[in-house]
Amino acid sequence: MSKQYWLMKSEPDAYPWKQLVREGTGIWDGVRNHTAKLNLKAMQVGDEALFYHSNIGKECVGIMRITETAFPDPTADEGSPWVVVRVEPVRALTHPVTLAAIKADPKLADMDLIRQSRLSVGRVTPEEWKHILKKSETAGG
DNA sequence: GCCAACGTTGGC
DNA sequence: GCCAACGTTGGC
Repeated sequence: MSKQYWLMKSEPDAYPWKQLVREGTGIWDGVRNHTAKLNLKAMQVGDEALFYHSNIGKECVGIMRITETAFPDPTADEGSPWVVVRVEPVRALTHPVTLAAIKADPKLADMDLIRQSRLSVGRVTPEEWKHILKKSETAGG
């Protein structure tokens, strides 16, 4: 399968981008939504994901790479369906891409992030991915 | 199986 | 702090 792209949300209070960079690797735990879980299970090693800061910041701040496919979430009860993937930071975006900038861009209006605002792990199409990365090269989107 | 009540997420 | 969206729970 060709490379897939994702967007994963974290509240910076709980788990900020800086922490992932500092630690060099991390597992994406705590997902308790079935749609998000299906997305985690669809991830392949080498897929890339945007790290999005929800609540505080409300912006995409960096790029991660999936390094290990889904396995049971160690923070969940045994026998539960919840899974995690392992990720590592690739690089920070040159400039963060804010939710406001994404909403204001017709090319990005159909993103999971916009259409289903509570979904913490969403798909990003290759077109959306390219477009967001391009926006991140210029301040203010 | 339906639906009201309730809890959580996350933007504003 | 409020509210919309959405998921879950429990009574019937």
